[in-house]
Amino acid sequence: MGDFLKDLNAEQKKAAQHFDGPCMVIAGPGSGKTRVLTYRIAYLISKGISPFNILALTFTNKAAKEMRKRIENLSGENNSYNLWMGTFHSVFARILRIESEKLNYPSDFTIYDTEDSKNLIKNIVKEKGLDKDIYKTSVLKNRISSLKNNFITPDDYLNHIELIEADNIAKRNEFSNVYTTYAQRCKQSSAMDFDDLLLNTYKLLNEHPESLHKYQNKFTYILIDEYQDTNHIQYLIIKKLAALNENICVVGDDAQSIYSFRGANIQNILDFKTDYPDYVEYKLEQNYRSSGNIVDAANSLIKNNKKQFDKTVWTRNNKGNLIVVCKAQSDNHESRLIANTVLSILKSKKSNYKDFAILYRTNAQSRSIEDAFRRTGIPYKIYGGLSFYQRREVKDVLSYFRLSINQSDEEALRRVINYPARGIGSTTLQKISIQAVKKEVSMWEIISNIENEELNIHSRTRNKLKEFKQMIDYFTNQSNIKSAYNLAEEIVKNSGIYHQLKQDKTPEGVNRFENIQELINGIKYFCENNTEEKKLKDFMHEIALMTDQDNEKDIDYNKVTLMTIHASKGLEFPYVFVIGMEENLFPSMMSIESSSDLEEERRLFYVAITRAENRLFLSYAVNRFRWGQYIQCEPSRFLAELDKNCLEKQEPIDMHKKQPYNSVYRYIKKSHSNQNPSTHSTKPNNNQTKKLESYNSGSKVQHSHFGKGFIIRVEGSGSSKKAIVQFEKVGQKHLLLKFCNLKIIDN
DNA sequence: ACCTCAAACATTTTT
DNA sequence: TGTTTGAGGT
Repeated sequence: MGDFLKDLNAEQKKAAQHFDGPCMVIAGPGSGKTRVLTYRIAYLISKGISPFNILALTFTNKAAKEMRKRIENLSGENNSYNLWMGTFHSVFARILRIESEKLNYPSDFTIYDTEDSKNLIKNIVKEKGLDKDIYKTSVLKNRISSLKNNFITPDDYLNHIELIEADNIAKRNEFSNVYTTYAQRCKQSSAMDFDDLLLNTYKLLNEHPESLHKYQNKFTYILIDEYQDTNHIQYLIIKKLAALNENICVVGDDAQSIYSFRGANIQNILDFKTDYPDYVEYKLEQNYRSSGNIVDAANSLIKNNKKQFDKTVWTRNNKGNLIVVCKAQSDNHESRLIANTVLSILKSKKSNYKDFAILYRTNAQSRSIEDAFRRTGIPYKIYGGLSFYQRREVKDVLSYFRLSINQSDEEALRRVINYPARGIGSTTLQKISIQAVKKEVSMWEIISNIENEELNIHSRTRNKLKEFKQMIDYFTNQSNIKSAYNLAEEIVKNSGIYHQLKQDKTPEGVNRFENIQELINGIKYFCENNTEEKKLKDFMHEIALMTDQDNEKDIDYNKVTLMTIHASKGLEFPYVFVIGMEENLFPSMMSIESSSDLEEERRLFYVAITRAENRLFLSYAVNRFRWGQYIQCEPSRFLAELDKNCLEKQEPIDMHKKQPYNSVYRYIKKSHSNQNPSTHSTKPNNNQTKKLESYNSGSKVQHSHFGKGFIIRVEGSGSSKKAIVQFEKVGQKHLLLKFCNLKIIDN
């Protein structure tokens, strides 16, 4: 017991063995921060602390999942399941579902995503007859979000003169009205947006002492990863929860704070020191991840920031290769160079696609890389952008699910009431909406009582509304009886979506149809992989806060990773390319006026650099295609800030020099879009089918949940291929190979 | 109520 | 450039 700590260095060990009382771990990039957190939890468990009493808040659900697995291995016990571990949002959503009635919500409240919130704001602005150019949806959304993250409710807003003045100057005199209405409408829809999950948790702890005591006594040990990226409301929640035992451990790095636009506040680190004056501080400064040149370059960059804590990151690793800075003629040229570099490294060194990451400032930059990779046959996966659950057709189906579970969900209602078209148009919807506002009830209530409403709606339309209500009511009834899979299938068929999509033979339509099938298969997998029967609401709870990163598929294992720098936080790769190193792009145009914004961009670049283990490539283009035309670009100021001794300037070798690259690009792009109009990383490809072929009956396999077993037989083909597996501990299971993490141990 | 086409708009980062 | 929105026709 406890000797697993031998894997740690002296500093790490000290931090991991911290037992009681508050502590702060300041940890540079690659210093084994997550490792310390993991070992500390395992250590606590080994000292007899029950996993039930440990709360660990991580930045992504994926990080939580991996940590849980490692803790299980370390402590050798199978009780890590009882740890409360996940993102702030997912952990608090779980608490809120348990305590929902205290806050007057049903436990099956909907979680509105950004799109839902924006649609709601758009509707409110329209209803109130406000100028949509002044009351811009995205601006309002951000403003409301930042208010909530600072625990300023619509009522509190009226007490902040400076806020009101700021809105008056921006000619948004009605902002308070919009904010109030937004909050009311969310409540009326039994919905919480992302920020409400935090806000309402704080309200719960603040206004309900019995709940506060319950969770204070439950979570006797609290650990928080990436503390530098917590915001004010998260700080308030943590402070409340930790007040009784003060066994709070935060881990972070001020130099990697990159989420201030989301309300993250370095002040939280400073406040920690005053809130818990007897805290113990640990510093992890040795970098185990990156080569010497990379560490040196990162240090030389971050030196340019005025505001930062005293810390020296160093490494014993070899100097390694110099960092390559590469100039390209255009964004497409840049992408081709990167594709060629990836291929040449693969040829000369022992490496895999998964060892490469392409990092960029904005999501839009992925497109030209994608084109170059598709052309050269480099397999890749994209994180961020539109997640699977946000794709239009998927969200349409999910909206039926949502409405069936929570009939008040107005955004879901608006989405599906006339999809597929059933003769309930915008005029009717408008009338219902106005009536709902007038009577201060939900739109669903108006529809439920449509025959008694004095509305100028044609009787034929009234009947359509009645039919629609009957259908949803039926689904709602079934949702308590049927399993998630059975009901999901029934909803897709009965609602007419199945029929509608099947008729569409265009490539896009076929793709949409496949996505719905993938969704249904996912639900099936969800049902089959749980011991107790799962209802549709369980599935919806599970996916509400999931990102693409959280349910990475086995198929995507060996691919080059494309992601924004923000999304790359906490990850590492042997080969890293940071692209678009240009003024106005990185640093972003929006940030160059304010020094604090600029410092955040610099920290962002610091994060990007320190993702690299062996080699780092930085590139910029002289011309970039933006807003429909080529724009001349200057190299980023950050390049000049890097220590020259770490850099190697490389003149580009263009493999297509003899051809004008524009025309080559256009030609390729056209021919490609004809063949393959829309590729999503989850779409099956040859690579995957090959992989699925390798599952045979008799193979010994390992599953992440069920442990070891062997394949009894294999059924189906292509992407619906499944294996019937006899597991040692949990018996027989039917697993869809496309989805499950089934590793072959022995063939 | 629904479909079609042209004008307008867009690019910061995310749970 | 690609997507979304709204006006106008059916």
